[in-house]
Amino acid sequence: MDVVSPDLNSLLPDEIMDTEAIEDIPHSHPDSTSVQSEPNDDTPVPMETDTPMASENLSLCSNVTSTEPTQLPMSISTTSSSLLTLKPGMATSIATTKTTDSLTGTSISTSGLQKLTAPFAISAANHQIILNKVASSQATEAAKSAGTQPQVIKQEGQKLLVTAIGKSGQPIVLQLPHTGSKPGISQMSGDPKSQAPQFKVVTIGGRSELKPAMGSAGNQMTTLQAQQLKTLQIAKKTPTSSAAPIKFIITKTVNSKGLSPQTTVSPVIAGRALTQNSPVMPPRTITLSESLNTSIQSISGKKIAISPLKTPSKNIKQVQSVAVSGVAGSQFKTIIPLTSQPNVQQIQVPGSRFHYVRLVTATTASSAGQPSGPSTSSLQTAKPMVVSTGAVRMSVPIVPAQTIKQMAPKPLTSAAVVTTTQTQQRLIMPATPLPQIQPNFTNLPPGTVLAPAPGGGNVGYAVVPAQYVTQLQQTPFVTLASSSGFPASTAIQTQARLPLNGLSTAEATSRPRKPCNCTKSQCLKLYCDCFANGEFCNNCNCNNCFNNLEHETERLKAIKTCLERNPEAFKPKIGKGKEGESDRRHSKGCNCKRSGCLKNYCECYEAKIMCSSICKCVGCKNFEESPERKTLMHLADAAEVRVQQQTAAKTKLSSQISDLLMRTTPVISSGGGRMPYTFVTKEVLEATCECLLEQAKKAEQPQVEAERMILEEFGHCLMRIISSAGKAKADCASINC
DNA sequence: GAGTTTGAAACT
DNA sequence: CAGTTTCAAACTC
Repeated sequence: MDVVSPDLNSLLPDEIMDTEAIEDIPHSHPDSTSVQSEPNDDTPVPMETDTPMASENLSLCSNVTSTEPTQLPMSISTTSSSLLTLKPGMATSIATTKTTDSLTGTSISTSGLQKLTAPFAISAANHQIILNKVASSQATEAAKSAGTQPQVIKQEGQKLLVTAIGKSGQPIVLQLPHTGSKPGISQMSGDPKSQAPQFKVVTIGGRSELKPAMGSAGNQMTTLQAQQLKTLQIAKKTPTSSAAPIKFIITKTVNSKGLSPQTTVSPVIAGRALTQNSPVMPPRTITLSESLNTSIQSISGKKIAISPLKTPSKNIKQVQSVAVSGVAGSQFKTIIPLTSQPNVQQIQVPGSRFHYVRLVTATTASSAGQPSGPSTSSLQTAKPMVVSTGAVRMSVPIVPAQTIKQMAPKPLTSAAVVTTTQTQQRLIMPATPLPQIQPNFTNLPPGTVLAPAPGGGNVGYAVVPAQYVTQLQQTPFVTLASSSGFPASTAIQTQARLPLNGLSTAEATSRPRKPCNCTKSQCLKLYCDCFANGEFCNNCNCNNCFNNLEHETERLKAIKTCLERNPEAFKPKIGKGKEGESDRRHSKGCNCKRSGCLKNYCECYEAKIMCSSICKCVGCKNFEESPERKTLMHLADAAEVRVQQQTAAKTKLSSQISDLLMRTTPVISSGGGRMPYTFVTKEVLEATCECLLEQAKKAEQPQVEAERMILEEFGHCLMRIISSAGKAKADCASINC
């Protein structure tokens, strides 16, 4: 089965993908098939496999030059008949990518796909990526001997991460253009030539190979999400012949609102949509280009291992290349650029209570936190897709805060995440659940920083709940950027202007939750609704608030404390019943004593659910047969209906008046008529009121009926006024004639 | 808007 | 685990 790595997706900048700096492959390894092993702390890059979807011809054209200083874009063009440099025959059937976290030793296997028998190899020497290289045992062994895990993608210099998708026996080699840049050299340093790859989502392989196993229920992409995705598909048309050259087509579906509900969208892997098959949108050829300077990372040789299984405080190393994802995840996630927070990208996880964001830290300088000079401004302009060529990109599973027990927040300071001056931070959510990894990540609380980037590290990760994303969107000035030394410039700003999830900024910034008014808790206790819901306070009325990124350390500590006290402190209190919402009930039950559970003091009542057996309430009246409850509900329903009717009536009346004005406007323009309001004389007004009062007297009860009759009568009055106005105009016209 | 009531959360 | 205190939201006036 041919699978394109979601990492390839990482090369798709757009608003979703920032330029990622993949490790620069040392040129000392001429063997293109050898796995580049990091001499130090390598973390194997988890690979993701996906079932291919597109069936159209695709041609990947890569200009491979050795040390060409000029930019050598790697292009994938449908127009070109040139083939992507593929080396078939080297691999046997590979479908499932198995990755191993060097830190945790956890293996990640994608399901629903063929087993990946061999790790893909990335060769810096010739800039080739062998996706499903089976015969790469030698390289694998070499990598192991070097103390590294296979499938390691080094951070320096590499621009393309591709998961093996090759059909059985067909290795796929993506030949990367020679970067010519060296580690330690900042590609961000104002090199206008630096250019991030221009594609986002790449799928290689035939669509027919998509298996339901890949996407459980969670894999279904909503139309809205689909609209947000720009999918780049690499379709393998003829997978049958292993020896035959593989042709790829890369299609880019942009904002395909026309996607039909039947549109099959492959799960997003590692926060990226791998495939999106839209019958509506014709495939668009896009060119994948890679600048020579993109691969340079300021932190050479270091990698930040983003291992969900590891405690970030101790185990997270600085590893540039991390992309952990499983293909067969039941959830797919969409990375959505935040409109107002440049360095945070939203990742939507359908069905998840939380959204996820990734913090993008663009490397501005090669080494010592040099403030990005004007040179970085080049990134601001141009295409939002091109973010930062030198940015470190990592995929980190981010999960809703559950328990923080396994997290060691101590070393996680706000500075690690926020105040990194050297780089921009990205927080990436893997598209797939990663069963092997996610269980541990479920212990992460919202706001948890996964990678503190010790020693001025480049990358930090923060687990941020969805609400925070909203808050970030709302807040033009985000603490994340404010406290950080790095300029919130470059492509980040460009991203900030991008619409979120197909909605305008205003639409996306609607805040469902009320602002808190905490005064003593510093918003770091569960008293605070914001905190309890995993939100950062934003536009609240609280005093001495610590529930923000500026106090991330305190916040993390508070989260830890809460979770120690109650591991499920951040879980929804209202559990969903097995049989639907009717079975919703409070997880702990209420303890009301005086409210009868019929006021909003009661959490059950507030959630519009009835008390259950687990409640410890006294004098509970919030049960099915309770007459008090029925009365309350009836009153509440009646009030709601009334409000709705009133609203509708007002709308209708307003519409009528507007229509009236519109119709009478020609009279004004004609110059011979009277202004419309002049017809509403005192007499007319009094007559109208009398009519309305008469209707009110007639109606008596109920009030709703009275209102209706009054409004109808008012409408009649208006019609008579209009009629009279029209008649007067006609008379006037006849007189003039 | 100020004061009171209430119950969850936090504390002992 | 139970009792008490703290806290902020809900509620009343």
